[in-house]
Amino acid sequence: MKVGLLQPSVIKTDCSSLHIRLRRESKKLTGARREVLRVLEKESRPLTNKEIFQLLPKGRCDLATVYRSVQLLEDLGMVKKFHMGDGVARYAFISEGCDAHRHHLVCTSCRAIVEIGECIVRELEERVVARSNFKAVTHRLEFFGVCPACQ
Amino acid sequence: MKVGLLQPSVIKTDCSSLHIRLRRESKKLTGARREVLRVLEKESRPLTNKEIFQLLPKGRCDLATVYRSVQLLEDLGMVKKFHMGDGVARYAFISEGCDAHRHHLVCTSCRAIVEIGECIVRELEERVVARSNFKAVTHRLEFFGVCPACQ
DNA sequence: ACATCAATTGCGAACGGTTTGCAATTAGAT
DNA sequence: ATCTAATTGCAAACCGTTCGCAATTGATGT
Repeated sequence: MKVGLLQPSVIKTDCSSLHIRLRRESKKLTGARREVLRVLEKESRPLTNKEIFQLLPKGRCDLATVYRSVQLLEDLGMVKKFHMGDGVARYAFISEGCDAHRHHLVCTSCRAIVEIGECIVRELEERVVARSNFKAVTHRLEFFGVCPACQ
Repeated sequence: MKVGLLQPSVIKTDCSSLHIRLRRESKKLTGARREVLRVLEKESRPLTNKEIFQLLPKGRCDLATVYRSVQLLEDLGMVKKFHMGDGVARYAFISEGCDAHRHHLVCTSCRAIVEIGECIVRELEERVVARSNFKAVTHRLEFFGVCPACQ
């Protein structure tokens, strides 16, 4: 009593990589996962689940499935999650071999996002580790401002 | 048909300052606002609305009122809001004249929070401003790890 | 190709944090 | 003490996210 809403994609994205990683954990390469990855790959800025949902071809696969797919892609390390302070999670594709550790400059007005190349926080991070006795320390750094177009 | 749940506080916190700022916008100094501020003043770590709610004397004033009070205190610049990546807003008191700009180290296991003294990101921030043409640039930096107790 | 079975999806309901509408209440000015 | 606008309590609405379950589908072995 269910209708398949997703057609197999003709465009071959990074599916080989995705497929391999999925198989490694005995998970399946489904239409939903392929399409979600494609959408994220195409957009440079981090997207919310709802945005991904709306950008999916043919309107939709279920929103819940988008949540699940994105979560999985994050676990696989192919997508990175961002919290930009408005309480909504956003996800961005991580290109192959590219360092996942990135920081962004977000326009508080239009939500435009600029990527910031370098990360100089590692040095501070080491100091933090040394002083705190915490393990597995990471950090999250985002910049906010008003972009030229919005000023 | 309503019961006053908050008694006037005997302890005088920063109420004078609060009172002045409130009057400036023709707002009232109420028991709820005083008590919420007191709770935040007493705790060093950022608290969620629910935590504030539970720490209030005599059990409670309405949770919705905590939300509204905290929001107001933030607008007045007496309290700062934090997003630590778990989708729950936290608030911390900003002591008079003290720099509101703080970073934290959060235990991903028990959510314990340690404040980090210095901020070396300003230098990077300046570089970001210079290169991006953004205005009013700020940043948010939080560290995550596993605290000694949780290891 | 086809059967088989575990993994996945759709759907709707549940959930947790946050906001809101409204009548009752209260702080602060007169 | 009176009056009025601001505030509160309460319950319902909201919104992003998660979950349970029956129906469906991808991968594997034949």
